[in-house]
Amino acid sequence: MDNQNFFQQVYEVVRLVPPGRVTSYGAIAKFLGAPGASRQVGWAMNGAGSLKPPVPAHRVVNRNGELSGKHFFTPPSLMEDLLNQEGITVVNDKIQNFKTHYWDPEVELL
DNA sequence: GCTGTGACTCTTC
DNA sequence: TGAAGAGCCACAG
Repeated sequence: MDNQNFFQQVYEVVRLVPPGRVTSYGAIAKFLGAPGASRQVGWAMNGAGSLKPPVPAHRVVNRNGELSGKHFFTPPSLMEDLLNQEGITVVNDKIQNFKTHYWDPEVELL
């Protein structure tokens, strides 16, 4: 699975996230074999919007279900808007019932 | 080859 | 219980 770079793997996993579901940076990092590279996952999203296939970075949130990266969207409210369109309720930049919408790659993909 | 950076996570006070 | 600090890994310059 290390045929591609860590970033590319992150994009792959994020694209596999089904609509109406969200995952966390740590979950992706751990799934890729780097449980401590959670920050890298978020940083990888920096170029997510520049990729050929759009990466649903709005489906990636922190461990608390907060839209920590929403400020990086254009406009920042886009992340919250996209999640709402998928049926996810976001209040105060936080996902409601995050546990219910949580999508674990190790569980769903594995 | 080394240093800096980063949309996080965990442990401790 | 709540908040703060340090640690971690991987990419870019």
